[in-house]
Amino acid sequence: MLTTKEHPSADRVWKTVAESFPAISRATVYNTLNLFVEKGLLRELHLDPDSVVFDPKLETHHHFIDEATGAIHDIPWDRVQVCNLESMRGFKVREYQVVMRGTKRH
Amino acid sequence: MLTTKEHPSADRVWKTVAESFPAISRATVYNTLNLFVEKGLLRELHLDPDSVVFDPKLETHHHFIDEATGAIHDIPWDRVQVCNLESMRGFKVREYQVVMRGTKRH
DNA sequence: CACGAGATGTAGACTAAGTCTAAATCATGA
DNA sequence: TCATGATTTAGACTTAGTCTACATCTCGTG
Repeated sequence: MLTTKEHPSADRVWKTVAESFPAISRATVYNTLNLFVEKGLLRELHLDPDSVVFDPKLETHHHFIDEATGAIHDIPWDRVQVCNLESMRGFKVREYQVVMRGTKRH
Repeated sequence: MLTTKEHPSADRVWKTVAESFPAISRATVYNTLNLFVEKGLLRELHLDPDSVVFDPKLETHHHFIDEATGAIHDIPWDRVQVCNLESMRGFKVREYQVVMRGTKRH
C-alpha cells in the first residue's frame, strides 16, 4: 500500500491484503489506513464517487481522473500551474490542487 | 435547490423540502436530484467526505472548501488560472477545476 | 520466566448515504 | 370515464465506514 501507484479504496486494500493474510479483519484494515492518514503516511482523497481512496504519494501533486476507467492518475506538481492564487483575497488557502477529468490518450 | 448558493447533500435537500412538503418521500428527493444531474440542471460534486453534494451553478467554476466549517464556496472561473494544460500530453482533459482548502479570512 | 499493563487485532454489530422494489397515485389523451 | 405511462411512496436493501466488547499480542519489569 505504501508503495503502490494506485489509489485504492479501503475495501480494495482489504481484499488485496486478505490474499496474503486471510485472517486479517476488515476493521483492522480500516483502522490501519486511518491511522496511516493520521500519522501522515498516506493521504485520503475524496475524488471517487463511491468511496474514499488512499494516496501513498505524499509530495503535493495534481490528479487526473480517467472517466472511462475510474482510474486516478497522479500528475506531477509542476506539470501545470495555478496562476493568480494571490487573488483569493478573502481566503487563506492552505492547500490546492488541479483536478482534471477526461480520458487517457492511447 | 436550483437557485441556492450552497452545496447541499441529498439528505439536506430532503430535510429542507420536507418542511414545506412533509409527505415527500426521501427516495423521491434522491431520484429527482439524480434526474436533475442527468438532465444537466445540477452538477454533483465529490468533495465532501461524507456525501455527494449538489451544485446548481452550471457555469464552470472552481471550489474552495472551508476546513473549519465544511462549507464549499464557488470561486469564479477567471479568479485563478491553470497554466500549461497543454503539457498534459497523454491525456485528453475534458474538464478541470482548482480545488482549494483552507479557511476563510474574517 | 511470569505477570501486568497497554497496544493492537478481531468479529460482528451498527450507522447512514444511496439505491432498489413493488405498489399506489397521478397525469394525460382518447 | 378509462387506459396507459409516468411519477411518487414507503420501506427494504446494500455497502462503505465506524463502533464495541473482547481476545490476543507485545513489552517492560521483577
